[in-house]
Amino acid sequence: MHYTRDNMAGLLRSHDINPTHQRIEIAHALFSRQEHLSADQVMAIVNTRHSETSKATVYNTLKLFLEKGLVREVIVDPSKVFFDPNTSPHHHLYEVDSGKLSDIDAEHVVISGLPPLPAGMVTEGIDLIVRVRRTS
Amino acid sequence: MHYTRDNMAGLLRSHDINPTHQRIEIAHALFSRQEHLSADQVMAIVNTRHSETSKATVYNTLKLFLEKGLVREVIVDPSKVFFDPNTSPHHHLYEVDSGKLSDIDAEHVVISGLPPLPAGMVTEGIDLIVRVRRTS
DNA sequence: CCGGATATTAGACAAAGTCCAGATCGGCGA
DNA sequence: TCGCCGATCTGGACTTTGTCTAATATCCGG
Repeated sequence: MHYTRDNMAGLLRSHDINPTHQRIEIAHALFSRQEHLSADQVMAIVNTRHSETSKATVYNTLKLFLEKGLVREVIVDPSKVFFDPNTSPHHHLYEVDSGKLSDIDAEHVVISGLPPLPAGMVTEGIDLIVRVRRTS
Repeated sequence: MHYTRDNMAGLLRSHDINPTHQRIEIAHALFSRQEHLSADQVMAIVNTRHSETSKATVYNTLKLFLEKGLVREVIVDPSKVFFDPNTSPHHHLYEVDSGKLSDIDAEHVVISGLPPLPAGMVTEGIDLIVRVRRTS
């Protein structure tokens, strides 16, 4: 599957999102790279040639994608949020010094022994983050 | 064990931290409550009566406590970091709507099947966060 | 009591993110 | 094609969390 801009339009529509220019560009930035990007990085990518998309739109759009389940939010660094185009269940490996963030497939990872949830609560998600550092 | 200010001085010393007024107050705020507090909350608590401790000192001190292993940092909310006086191995339950954060004892939780780390890397910590929401 | 090292401070600054009022776009009916 | 209207986008002011710095205060050994 190639992440062309045309395919992005379809992807957006299938998630009930009106495919505008800016939204297609932002989706394309995320999906063609298949990487974890911060809002800042998205903005930089989208505006490489000439300024095309405002900060407000980048933030609005990422929030919209989040609500519509198109991307996932990864909170590992207190200073910025990363957006993850991979929404299938998986965990994360975070290299503390370099800030590099990569996926850990959830397929073989088993988490057991969690206590029952408090009454009236549903799990929204389980985030597992392995923080690693280069041996110095 | 009571978390009196006098005991705080001992605790700080045992962690190789010079026990000053401000540090004792900040440690007392965290340990007497046994709760997850943000820097803002710590500052509010410490300065309830009359302004006693500056913002810079609160941040410096929390960072110092962190380095010395007296507290732990919990990153669950993109907008602020929480500090956790409980340094024994445990996980977290985060109520998304209320922002309430509580501990999950790690004793019975087993995480298995994690892939091997990349060469030259050591694990600094594994954070497991269960995000829950009230059934609406 | 002195001097140097250690802590604290106010306030300027930086970065991420939010908010708003006005401008613009784009699809649709006439 | 034209004009309208809701949806979208925008610049820029603003907020919040956190950092930095240079000056001051405190502590301690001699």
